[in-house]
Amino acid sequence: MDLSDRKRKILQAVIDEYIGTAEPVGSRAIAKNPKLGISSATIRNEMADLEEMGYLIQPHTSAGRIPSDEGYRFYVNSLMQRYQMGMEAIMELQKAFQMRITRLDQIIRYAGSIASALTDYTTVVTSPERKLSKIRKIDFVPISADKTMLIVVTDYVKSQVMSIKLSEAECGYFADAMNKSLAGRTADEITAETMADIEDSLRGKVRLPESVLTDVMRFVFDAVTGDEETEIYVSNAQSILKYPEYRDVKKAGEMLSLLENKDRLKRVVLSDAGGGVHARIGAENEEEMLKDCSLVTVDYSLGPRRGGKIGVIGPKRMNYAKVFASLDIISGEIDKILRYYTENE
Amino acid sequence: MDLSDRKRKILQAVIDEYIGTAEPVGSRAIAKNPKLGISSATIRNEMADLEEMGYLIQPHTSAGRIPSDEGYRFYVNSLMQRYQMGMEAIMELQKAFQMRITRLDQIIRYAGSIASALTDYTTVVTSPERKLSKIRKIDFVPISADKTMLIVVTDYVKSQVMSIKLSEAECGYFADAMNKSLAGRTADEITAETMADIEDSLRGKVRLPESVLTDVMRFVFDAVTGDEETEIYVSNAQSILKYPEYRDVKKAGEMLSLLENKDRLKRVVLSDAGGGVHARIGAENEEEMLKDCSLVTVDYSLGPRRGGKIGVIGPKRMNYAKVFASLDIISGEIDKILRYYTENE
DNA sequence: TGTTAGCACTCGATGTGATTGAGTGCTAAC
DNA sequence: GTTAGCACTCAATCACATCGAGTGCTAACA
Repeated sequence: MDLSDRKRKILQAVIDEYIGTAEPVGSRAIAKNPKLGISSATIRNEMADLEEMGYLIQPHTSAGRIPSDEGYRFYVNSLMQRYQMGMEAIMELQKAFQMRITRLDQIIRYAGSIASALTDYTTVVTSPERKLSKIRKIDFVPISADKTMLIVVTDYVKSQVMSIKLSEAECGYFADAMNKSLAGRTADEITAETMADIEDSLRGKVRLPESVLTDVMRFVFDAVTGDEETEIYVSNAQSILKYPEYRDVKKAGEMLSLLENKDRLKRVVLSDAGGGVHARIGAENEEEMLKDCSLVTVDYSLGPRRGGKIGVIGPKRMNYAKVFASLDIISGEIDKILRYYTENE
Repeated sequence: MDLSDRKRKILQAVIDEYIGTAEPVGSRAIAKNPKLGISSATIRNEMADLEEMGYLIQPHTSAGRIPSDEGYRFYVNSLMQRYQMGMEAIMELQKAFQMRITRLDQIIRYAGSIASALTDYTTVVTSPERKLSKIRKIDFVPISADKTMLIVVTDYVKSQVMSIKLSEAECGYFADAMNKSLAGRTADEITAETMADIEDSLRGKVRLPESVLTDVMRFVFDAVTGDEETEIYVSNAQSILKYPEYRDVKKAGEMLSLLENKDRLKRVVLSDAGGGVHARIGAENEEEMLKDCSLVTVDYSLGPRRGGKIGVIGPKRMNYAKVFASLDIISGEIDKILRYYTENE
């Protein structure tokens, strides 16, 4: 599995070139690189070796070579040069993140759009998983004679209009009762007993139809278990049309279809293990549609808790170095911002 | 401007045919239609007339004709057959809308996805304009030692975490003071006096840094003036790739770009006057990108108030009859559902 | 022994010219 | 006023030749 230094250099040169041009790379193109000082004939021999070893592929006999999935993998693991992001670019990025946006979903969407602007590939971001949040407060607000809005505050705010007849005073009682039993609790700590407690507190104060408390509790429970789906946002989907690998319109359409199907997309993106920046190259992706794409993901965290993911989807010949660097710095910036959300808990 | 009955029939036949095939329509194809009982030569003469009148266009001398924008316009205004939606389709649609979703944004997104499924064109929906809502309730929830969540309930719920040090008791006082002065008010009714009132109520109870009340008020004001942008959601964007008019990948990319640029898209969609279902054909659109598309929109209402729009974007040769019928029925269903949101106000 | 120049060969891409056929406008007959 | 017939147009298609980038292999070279 070990490659001679020269083979490594050649493989790297081939991939670098191919990333730029999307055209099969011939021996002459490599020979022009003065750093190698080697003739095209020699390179041909080496390339034949590299092909035999599985790192390169020849689309047809009289064409140059393109990297195989294994070639890219080797490149990403061992060959890739660290991408040096310009200092001004970094400054600008940091400045961009200093905007005063405070809504969580806006922050992560913004991060996604920055990632796509930086890399010019399609970007997906997922909202944080909402497990394990703690009920902070519950409230009822009368909307009309027979409608009441239920508000549950966890790390987020969830609300729903329900068909319950409650006066303002009753709303107050109801909310007090709920808060007394529920505030500060997590989903695990809500039991049948809790519910009985609430019923007790309400007795004589608020008269409710049978099912209402159940409905309310279900909503509260959903809110706190994060039953609500994690969202996923896509930026710069149209970029796939820019790359020659999607000149086949049918393929492009299927890809867009995947990007619009949030569930499928979530399955793809979230299936990835955590850790730092991480690439899935070509067939390493489960999803059929991504077999000739690469997906680079990174986790961001929400303070001490696990956050969501940022992912970049592009052709296999993407600029890995740049994407890795971009995601790294962006996730860092998000972490910084999101620390506020959970600080001092 | 008046067309003979025969010309009308021919124009209709040409457009109907072209909608189906996207290929220039020749005289022979029309002559085959037994309803006309007319030879291709006669049709050629009539078509030449229709071209002179501006309703048809000949891409090149030896090709058939395609409709001009004016042709489509005439078709939509006067020729188009009413599309009869099957009874089962209607039933199914109504059933689909009986799902128990209650979050406003989910409802309208769902409506958008139904419209796109029904028509197989790209659909955009905008959330209702948020003007004129009334403050129902304001609340403060302590998040950590120096962070507090501010919640404003109008027809929606808006929240923001702010850097304010407040104990639980102080939160209560603060909220009471705000509610006393603000609950039930609209943006117009918030004045400098209101603010002074609140400061009065707080005096001695809650000590706040200078700027905090201003920040809080700004957030409340934004919430109630609907300063927050109206959202716009896109479904089935990939459908544009299915139509031969977008076989040019570059064009398709630009179109997708438009669909991703929410601001530009909003400008396009919202610029349309209200009323029932309404089409903008080709050059009738301001937006350069839509000059060879049609945009069909309809308003939905939020009870007595103005709601948002649903729009279908497709090729000029779209199935207008079906799109009109679909949007009509969908906006009706949304109206029904959304009536709950404002009923009995 | 490793490297390189040279050469025959391969094969997709590109260009060219002929052919096809759908469709037209016009004319003359009905 | 309608229609059959005909000459004409022109994009699309196809076969065919050409081109050229790139290869593998061989033989000469350091």
